[in-house]
Amino acid sequence: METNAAVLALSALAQTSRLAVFRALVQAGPAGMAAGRIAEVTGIPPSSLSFHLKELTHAVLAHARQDGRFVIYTAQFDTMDALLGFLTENCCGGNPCASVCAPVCPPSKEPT
Amino acid sequence: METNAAVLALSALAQTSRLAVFRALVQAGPAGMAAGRIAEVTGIPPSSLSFHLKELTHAVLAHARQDGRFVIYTAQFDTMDALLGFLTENCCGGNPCASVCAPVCPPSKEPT
DNA sequence: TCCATATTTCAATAATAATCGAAATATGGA
DNA sequence: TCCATATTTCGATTATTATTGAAATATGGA
Repeated sequence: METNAAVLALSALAQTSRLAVFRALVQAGPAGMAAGRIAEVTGIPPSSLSFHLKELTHAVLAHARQDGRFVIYTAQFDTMDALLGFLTENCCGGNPCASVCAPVCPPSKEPT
Repeated sequence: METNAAVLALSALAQTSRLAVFRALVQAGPAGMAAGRIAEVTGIPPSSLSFHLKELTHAVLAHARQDGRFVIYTAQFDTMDALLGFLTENCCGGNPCASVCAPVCPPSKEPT
């Protein structure tokens, strides 16, 4: 991931509402979540939510697919991966810093 | 790390100049870097740099110590660690996503 | 003390981002 | 076609952040 994309992704996540939205999407997994449901869960009014979803989509952290009358949003896990990789390089790259990896991702947990 | 701190840290990094500054600090390691040197390396004018350094410090991603006439800034690796942990939970937490951890941080490297 | 260097604060401005109601647009079903 | 529901766009407003030169402050050495 190059710097520009990283800044874009970081900006997208650096906002309370959007971080909440992204977390909801991550929890929802690949099945995703309809926009309306996200609004419901987060309490963000539709027009504001739409703005934030566009922002996340633009940063390729979310993806929208139409499903009937609904628009289903999903988290773009690979972008998140790439961002984590970028940040880790910027942190571990030839330096102290440690302990992030082992403890956090336990031995591959099966999604339900 | 709680959400507020995460948003703070993300905001601090979500800006081209600051990301550049933070990278420079990470490269400099625990020895850190004088403000003037950072200005030199990044090409950011002193007053702007000061603003950004304050921002990074406020997010506890950097730390300032006085050394004679210089102010030496260092990266706060532990905060970065915490941020990565937070993001990883928000990504790996019960979901697909993978591959971030194993390859990036090799088998625990002793800090010098 | 006085000077040179290092850094920060001030202040004014410009740029960007967030908020949200109301109106517009899409979609499927009656 | 017509209606109800889902979502987005518009537009006007407010809030926050970034940018920098110039002035202020701090520090060590002559």
